[in-house]
Amino acid sequence: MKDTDNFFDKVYEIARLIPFGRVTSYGAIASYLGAAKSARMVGWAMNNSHHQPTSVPAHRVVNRKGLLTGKHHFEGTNLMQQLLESEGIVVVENQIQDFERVFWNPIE
DNA sequence: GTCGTGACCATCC
DNA sequence: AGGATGGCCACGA
Repeated sequence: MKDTDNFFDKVYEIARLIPFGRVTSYGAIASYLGAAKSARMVGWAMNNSHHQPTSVPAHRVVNRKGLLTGKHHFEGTNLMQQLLESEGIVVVENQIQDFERVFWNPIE
């Protein structure tokens, strides 16, 4: 049992806990983990999410500005955006509208 | 074992 | 107010 696994595992766990029609930010997750400055690691975790046995809704995780930074990492180009729109989230130009409204705080 | 990079955020100048 | 850099930790070669 490595400590690092806890960090990654926590990220995956939170990502799966994101309710329908809600999104969260890397910083929020990192902050919840007690590593607000390690938001990059959250992104790395998402990158490795493909390595995980479980599917992680990384499309529900965006940056602080509500920008779909990692949409380029998804299969297509607008797959991430379509998934979000499919959940009722409005996304324009890779940017989530009413981000504060759909923002979900992991601490809650 | 070392260097570089990575889906970011915050702070400094 | 805006741009640039650091920091954080882990993984890949």
